[in-house]
Amino acid sequence: MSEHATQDLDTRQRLLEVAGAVFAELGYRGATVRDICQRAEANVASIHYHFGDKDGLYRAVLQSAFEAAEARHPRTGSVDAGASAEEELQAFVLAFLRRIYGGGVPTWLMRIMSREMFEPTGALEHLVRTVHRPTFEHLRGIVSRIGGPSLRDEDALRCAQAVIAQCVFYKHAQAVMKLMGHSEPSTPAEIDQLAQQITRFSLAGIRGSSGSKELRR
Amino acid sequence: MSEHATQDLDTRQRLLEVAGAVFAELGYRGATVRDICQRAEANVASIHYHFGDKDGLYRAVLQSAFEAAEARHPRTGSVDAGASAEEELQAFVLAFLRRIYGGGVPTWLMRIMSREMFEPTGALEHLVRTVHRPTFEHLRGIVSRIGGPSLRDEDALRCAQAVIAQCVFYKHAQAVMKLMGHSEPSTPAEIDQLAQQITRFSLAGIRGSSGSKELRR
Amino acid sequence: MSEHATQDLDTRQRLLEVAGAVFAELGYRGATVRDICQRAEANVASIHYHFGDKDGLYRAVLQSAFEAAEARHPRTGSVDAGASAEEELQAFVLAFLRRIYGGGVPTWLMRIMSREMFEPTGALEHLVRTVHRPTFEHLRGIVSRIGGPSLRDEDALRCAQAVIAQCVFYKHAQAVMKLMGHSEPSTPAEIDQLAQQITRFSLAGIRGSSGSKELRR
Amino acid sequence: MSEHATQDLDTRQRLLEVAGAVFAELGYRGATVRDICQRAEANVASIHYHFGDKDGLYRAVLQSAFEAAEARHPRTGSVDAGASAEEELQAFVLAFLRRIYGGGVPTWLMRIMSREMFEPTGALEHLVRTVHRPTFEHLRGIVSRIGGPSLRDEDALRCAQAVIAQCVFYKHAQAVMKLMGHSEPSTPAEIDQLAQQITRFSLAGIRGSSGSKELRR
DNA sequence: AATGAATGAGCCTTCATTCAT
DNA sequence: GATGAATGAAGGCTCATTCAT
Repeated sequence: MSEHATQDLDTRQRLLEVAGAVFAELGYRGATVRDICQRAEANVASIHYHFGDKDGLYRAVLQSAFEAAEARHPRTGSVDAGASAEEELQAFVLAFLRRIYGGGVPTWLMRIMSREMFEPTGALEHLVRTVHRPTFEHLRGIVSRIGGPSLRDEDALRCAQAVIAQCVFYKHAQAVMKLMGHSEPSTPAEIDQLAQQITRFSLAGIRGSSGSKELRR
Repeated sequence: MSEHATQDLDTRQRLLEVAGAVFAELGYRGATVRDICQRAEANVASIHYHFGDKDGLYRAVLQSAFEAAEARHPRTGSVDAGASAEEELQAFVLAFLRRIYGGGVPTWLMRIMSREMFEPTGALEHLVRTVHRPTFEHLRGIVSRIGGPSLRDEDALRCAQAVIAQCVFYKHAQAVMKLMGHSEPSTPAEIDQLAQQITRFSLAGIRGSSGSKELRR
Repeated sequence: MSEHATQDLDTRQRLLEVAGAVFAELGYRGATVRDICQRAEANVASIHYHFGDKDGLYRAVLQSAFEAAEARHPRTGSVDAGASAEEELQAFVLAFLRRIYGGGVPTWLMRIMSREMFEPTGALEHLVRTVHRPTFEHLRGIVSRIGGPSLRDEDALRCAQAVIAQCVFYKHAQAVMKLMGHSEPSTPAEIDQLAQQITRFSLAGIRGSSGSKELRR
Repeated sequence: MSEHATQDLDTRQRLLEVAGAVFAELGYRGATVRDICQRAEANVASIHYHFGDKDGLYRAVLQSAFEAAEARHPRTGSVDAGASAEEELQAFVLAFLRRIYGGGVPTWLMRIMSREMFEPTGALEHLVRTVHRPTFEHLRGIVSRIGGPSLRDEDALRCAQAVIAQCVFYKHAQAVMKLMGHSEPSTPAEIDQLAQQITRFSLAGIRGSSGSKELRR
């Protein structure tokens, strides 16, 4: 790893980038090493040289992609030191939406992640540890502060999940939404508006989830 | 025509059931007709006899599965005639959760639907038209009634989406949740509890989404 | 074969006719029993009932077709009792050409015969015995009479073959001729003209083939 | 690039040769890639590697075979500069016969060409342009010179066709001839003799076709 | 470090044929 | 006498992978 020639790194890098796009477009199974190599103008055997096998390539694609995305984009919205919990939630939601709908993460990476979601190939575990869990714990803290002491931990957990659920919904249910005529937000204005709606809904939801439990069947 | 049923219909039916499980487990691409036929103890050619080709089998699986699920389970919760909108929401959420987490729809069908979500094969369109859209419109009506006249249509739409988002979240994000230690609800008690949490959160959220819009930038 | 019901003969007959067309169009290998049965609106198994197997059907098609063609068309031109050998040749060529180019034999039968020519399936043998050989012997007689005693038997044989060769050429070499821009004769006028050209050429050829053999290298 | 020839080119070449024989024996449809690969001691996939698919292999077989045959054998007989048209015809017929009956062109290539004749696969077109047409035009020139100015162009065309017809007859009608007891010429002596008979017959035929047209209806 | 050729397992599909009514 | 369902043997093709340079 120390002494590769210029061309080598180039090939490896090209392979990585092309493979990302192809995996996203066709899925792990649908993608063929031949196709990838051809588009990357590399030899068929080069994949096995650089990555061992198709699976190794896939893992490498995810790893490198996340490292890059990680480096470029803050995971959570940044707010002033003295901001209220409500303002923090607003900032969190906005930052989150911007990352997944606003191009903060390349489209093809989003697609691959969606696939990983229920066709985990092992790459997901690392992702959860380094990205998802910290993000989620951060949100849980915000929720707890909003809900106050009367919001039980269990309910705070659900509330945090509810916030995430709303944020990722348009990604997850993309195909259905499109068929129903509701396209996913893409312009900054749409994202801003959605962030406000989610924040407002969730703020009320969190407050409503704390306190007495008289709402029984 | 009366008594040859034992074998004649059996093969087709067995194929349908086995194929459902296999498609769910391996995906459309990953599933092989050989595997399906072997498990169903049928000949490889029988698939092409009964369904034309692999694609035809897939479509038939979805169609028949939905017809069966449809027949067995009401799409929306039923409530007394004079029920309040709040009670309707509660019933809707509970029925919805029961269908997707409580075995109302076979697990393998759920998996297939998840796959369809971002790897649409054309079968999704029919599904949306006959199942998803009516369900969603029903929910939207409930939300509007809860929010009252001061809830703009646009916000009602988002609120309804928020409810659905919370319900399906544990399905969509299944893999991540599992890795984070939060397993999806499965027992009736867990489902009931989740339904109450979602309902409570959403009720407050809907109410908070209507009225004056002072929370603006 | 004595007591078939109306429907039976109908099915059998329909099968025969449809099969003829299909075999001609697609060849023995290219034709499928399913296709034939479907076009004939008969069951897949009916072929095996009536003809044993695909091969049996093929043989039956040829047999019945030839019997029909045979019954309808004289094999050789008929001439007056006192006609000269030259007139007989003229009549022979004209009748021959009319049969193969003038629709005397159904087009599809001609195609099948062409195939049989170098992909013999066993049906050809019968054909040669009952059709080709008698025709050829008839022609040989005419040639011998034209050539007179100085035409050796061996040369008479070649001359007769030369006549046949000219007649069938446009059938055999059909594909090449079409590509070269020379289409096969089809109208009565074209056939008449061709008959005269062949007769004239052959008459001279036969006469030139008899007598002394001074033309050596 | 200099010395890996032993195996590299061998597989492709072996495939080409074996495929030629198999296509000739069984026809395009009848031949199977499995069979070809087995006989060539190559892998099934190698065909698709080298030729794309079965069709590509077929085209390659024809192309390479013709290039080889072309290189080895002159298309028309060569004669002395001052040779008469009659001598030219003699030379043409002899060369032609030698090519198709004397092994000038491999037997299997002849069979394939025969098949192409009425089961054209598109390869025929190229063949006609590069081989058949030039040969035919050459012959037509000879015929015209023999017939002199009184031989109309239209009749010259037919005469040339008559010559070709006689030459190819034993190929085209091979199956029938065999069944009638007349085997196709194979030894040099038989070919020589046939050439003389055809030349003699045709010479007389051509001369008889020119001049006054008293033999009309 | 990199390549073009070769491999073998496996995929979907098609076909003629037979079985049980 | 006739049918719809079932069978098993191929068939063409594709793929990830490895070999020999």
